[in-house]
Amino acid sequence: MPTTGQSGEVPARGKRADALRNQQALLAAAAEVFVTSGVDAPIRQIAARAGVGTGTIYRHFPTRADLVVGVYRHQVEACAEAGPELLTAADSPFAALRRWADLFVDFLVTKHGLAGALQSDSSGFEALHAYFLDRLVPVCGRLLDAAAEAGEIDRGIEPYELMRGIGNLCIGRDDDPRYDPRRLVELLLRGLQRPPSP
Amino acid sequence: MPTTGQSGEVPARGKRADALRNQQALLAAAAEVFVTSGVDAPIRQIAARAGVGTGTIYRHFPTRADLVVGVYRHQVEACAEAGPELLTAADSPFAALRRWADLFVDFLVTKHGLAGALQSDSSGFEALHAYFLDRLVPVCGRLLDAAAEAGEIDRGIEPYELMRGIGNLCIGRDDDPRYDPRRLVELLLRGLQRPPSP
DNA sequence: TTACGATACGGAACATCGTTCCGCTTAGTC
DNA sequence: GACTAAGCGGAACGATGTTCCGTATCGTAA
Repeated sequence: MPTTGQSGEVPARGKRADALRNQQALLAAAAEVFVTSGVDAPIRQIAARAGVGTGTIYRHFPTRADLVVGVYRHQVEACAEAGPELLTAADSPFAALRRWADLFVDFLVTKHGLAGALQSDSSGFEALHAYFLDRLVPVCGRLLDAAAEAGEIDRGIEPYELMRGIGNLCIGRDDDPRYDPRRLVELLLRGLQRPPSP
Repeated sequence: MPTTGQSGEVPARGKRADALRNQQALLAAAAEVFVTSGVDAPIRQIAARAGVGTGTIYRHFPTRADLVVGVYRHQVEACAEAGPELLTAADSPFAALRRWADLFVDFLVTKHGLAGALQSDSSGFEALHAYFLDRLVPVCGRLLDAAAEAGEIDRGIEPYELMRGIGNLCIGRDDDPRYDPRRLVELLLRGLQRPPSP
């Protein structure tokens, strides 16, 4: 149930065979290019790698966000589904929240520029922001609720704010040993914890 | 003692009068344009507002960072100097750290796109990153040291990492009531606190 | 005051990138 | 095999960063 109803990777009955082929080729090409050049890679570069013209890329993915969502949808879904699973598997709701945050951070830091694009106000990226939040905020909310009910945290933050905070902490070059988003997210979550014995 | 020796706003003996006039005009124009269009504003727009050609802006400020540093140097200096002052004025080192972080956040959130530019890896912004960190990391380090010595925090983070974390949390449109960087920075710092009675 | 050399200026020109548009190609069908 | 509409490619346009050089201006010395 993406915000933008179009494109994605659903076969979409009624399309021509070459159209489907190109759509898949574009997703594959984009995935490859994103690894080396980041999600801001020039449109032409992706089109060239897929062996199509620039017009074709716009027909299948009208905005950059559509393409990025198409490439990472599986992983976002997996992350969303991991929330409830962790809640039952982990030692405590708060432990589940921490492990879920780790999962999300691991996802973001391995995608050059994705975290930055999520907050970017440049044209074409708002839908990306929206998709990630629509999908993940409810999951985060359930984890927070559970941890609050268990008395592990104070309910001093909304899921939306926490998600954006975690996302923001993941921005930046990922090869700087002096900056590890994981440590900061851990700190953020620790700040959420209720002091054990008031 | 700027990282880049050139430009800035030091009179720079030996320059021609019109050169100095243009340099000041550019700083003033940039300050105005940054308010409305952010630090990513088109070069031409700044040049036009200053009444100069595009070549002139590059002569005085070879990179975007030089211009941004020139515009905000006063405020960065003020922030850096506020660190030691707060340390003597506040109730405790940790309280000083919190107030100092507030100061820094207030500075960042009122400058459209500045926080984002600080982490950007686009060409021309690395020097900006460097200037802010060179100037503020030592100040932050002294505050952290004092708080650690007073037993208020665990020394689980390096000043560099904390500065970048705070900066990152300030990224994003500043008119979204659902996202307040101050709340998240507060959380981050709380996560640093040593549990009062071990 | 004027003439001269160095300094600085302006904006045209080039490259890159996002985006649109339209003539041509091709898949699917009868 | 021919027809139609869906789809394709890439030229073309506008915005932007950046460079370059002919020209204007400043400071100075006669």
